[in-house]
Amino acid sequence: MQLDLRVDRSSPVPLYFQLSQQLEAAIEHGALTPGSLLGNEIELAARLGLSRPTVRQAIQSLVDKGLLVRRRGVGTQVVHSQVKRPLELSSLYDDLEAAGQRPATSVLVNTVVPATAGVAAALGVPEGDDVQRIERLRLAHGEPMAYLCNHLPSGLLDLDTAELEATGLYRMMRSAGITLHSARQSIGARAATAAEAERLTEAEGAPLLTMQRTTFDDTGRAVEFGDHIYRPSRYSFEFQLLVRP
Amino acid sequence: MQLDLRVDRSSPVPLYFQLSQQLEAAIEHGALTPGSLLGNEIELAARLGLSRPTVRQAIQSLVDKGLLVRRRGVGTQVVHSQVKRPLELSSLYDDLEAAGQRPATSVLVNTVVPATAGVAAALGVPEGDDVQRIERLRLAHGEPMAYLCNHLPSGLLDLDTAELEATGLYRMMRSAGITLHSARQSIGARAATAAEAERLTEAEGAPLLTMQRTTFDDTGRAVEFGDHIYRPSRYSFEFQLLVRP
DNA sequence: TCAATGCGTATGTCCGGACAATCGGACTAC
DNA sequence: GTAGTCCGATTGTCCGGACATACGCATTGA
Repeated sequence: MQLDLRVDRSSPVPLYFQLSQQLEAAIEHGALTPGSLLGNEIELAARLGLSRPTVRQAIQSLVDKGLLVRRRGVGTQVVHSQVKRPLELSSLYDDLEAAGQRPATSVLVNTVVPATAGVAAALGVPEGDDVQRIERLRLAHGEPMAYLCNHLPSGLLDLDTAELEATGLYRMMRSAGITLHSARQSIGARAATAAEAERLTEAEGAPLLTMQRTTFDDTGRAVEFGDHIYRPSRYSFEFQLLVRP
Repeated sequence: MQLDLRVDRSSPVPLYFQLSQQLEAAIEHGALTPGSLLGNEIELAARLGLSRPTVRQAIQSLVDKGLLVRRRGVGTQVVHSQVKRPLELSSLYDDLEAAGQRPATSVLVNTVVPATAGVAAALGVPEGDDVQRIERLRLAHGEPMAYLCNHLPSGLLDLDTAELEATGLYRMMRSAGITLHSARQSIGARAATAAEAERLTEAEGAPLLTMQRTTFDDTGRAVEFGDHIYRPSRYSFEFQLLVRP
């Protein structure tokens, strides 16, 4: 059966985007089965009344997402694998919500402090400058799951404690008009100190998963530096990697 | 000063690729300073004797890498940040070699075994089928750094022990004509068992960093399943994330 | 039988042009 | 003085076509 693809030329949504979304949806719910050929671009373009570059742009975006594979002389195939989503710059809050965990946050500290050497270096501000410091405890099912310590340049964002508990930090930054661009991340492990153990209801010396992250906006400014620890029995980092061809 | 950009039309290397490489090199060694405008596409195309789509394709590839930011009505800017490389599907061996660590590998086990339930599920083969099992110890500076246990579908690759010690598994797969496409990865932490502790010269109960990974080729076949443990004092996962715009 | 050749097909690269959407600043009107 | 408007600049989208290149398969030849 032929796939029912249509584009709406009166819509402000770009044509290539309309097409790529429809193709992605078709792959998602199985109308396009893994391994099947997509049919050649020329014919597809003719069928939709689009030009070939537009169709190629749509297909290319799905190739970049890892959903399709092109082979010269052969055609474009749906990749069959458990590929769900590539690694994205997401927040713990979003991750949990996507997993249907209904996360709860309790803000322990929300204040302005002078930047220590480490924080200053990460954020690219002079040592001793005012920075916003927040400490949060993330709970899932009433159990502590992670302890999050973040620093932000002062004045970047109005960090209302109540809002911080109701939503995530990243969501607040985005809705404040900050366009996140990239992040440098480091994941490790170490033994819990006595203080950390108590906060997370673990034993002293228990293994902890650690993550440090510096996030940049599209002007290259550091907008956030986070130092997080997770209970490995409750959380692990799951993600998908794509090979850069 | 104007940037010295040139393309060689007699070269088999695509023009857009030549251009993007030159731009990337210019950014790398500072000829294009962060925050500077790149000059508009039309003029750049005219200067190089290229069409605008070609120039756009070159620029787009650098935007995808996170090196440039385009702003409608403004121009294309070099992003100024510590962005070096986005997350790639790389092997521990490559990582270490890039860091100048001269890694050493000792192959502990290289044999064929029937697949356990877990391995079978990860590789998508029937339980009990023959699979290749390799266990390796990775050393840096003479110290054990990681214990790597991998399973591969039987017959996929000729795994010579000597070659395995001289190079990495991924490199062997690539040179065998397998085109890696994506991988699903999970990073966690836990306490060392007595056996693990001994292999890595740690104490029993010491925190360990763990990673499981299933790698797929471009046909969607699982080609490798790895279960690795790292000494957190010697290794952590460092990477860069880009926001999907 | 098996290897080399040729051919059809599909994607890869490239061109030149057109118009739309958005940003930032200058100008104008109140 | 301030807010709104216009305008130039620049990227975003889209078109239609042309030729190159690689893969798979059938045909041909030794």
